[in-house]
Amino acid sequence: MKALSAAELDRLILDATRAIPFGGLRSYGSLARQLGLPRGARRVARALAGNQDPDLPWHRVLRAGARIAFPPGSAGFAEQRRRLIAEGHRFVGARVIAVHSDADALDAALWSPDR
DNA sequence: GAAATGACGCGTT
DNA sequence: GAACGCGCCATTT
Repeated sequence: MKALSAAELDRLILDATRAIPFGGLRSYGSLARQLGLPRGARRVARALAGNQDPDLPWHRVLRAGARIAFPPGSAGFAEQRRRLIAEGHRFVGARVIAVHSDADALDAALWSPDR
């Protein structure tokens, strides 16, 4: 098994993020595990922080418990909340409530963020 | 090379 | 359920 360079890993993380469908939600930890990084949540966050793709749906990536990772009140927090609401989601404080009826998002609706 | 930092996660209190 | 603390990981100071 070839070891992945930091840049390659970043690319994989960004690709996995792009694969999240409209209305879908994933957590940093879940995303990390999918890529074989059991404790790589922070690594995923690092990759998103350095992304340059304006079309990257980074707002669909949440912290455990479906909470926004940015500090409440920060610009990032407001931006992410705005984008998620634009996709039909609802909020209770920093917590995101997935509200979708199509089968594609059923996954996200039932998805438990920390598992 | 040690200490601090951050878009994290989880058990405790 | 909120606040806190500690562990994890890579980067930066």
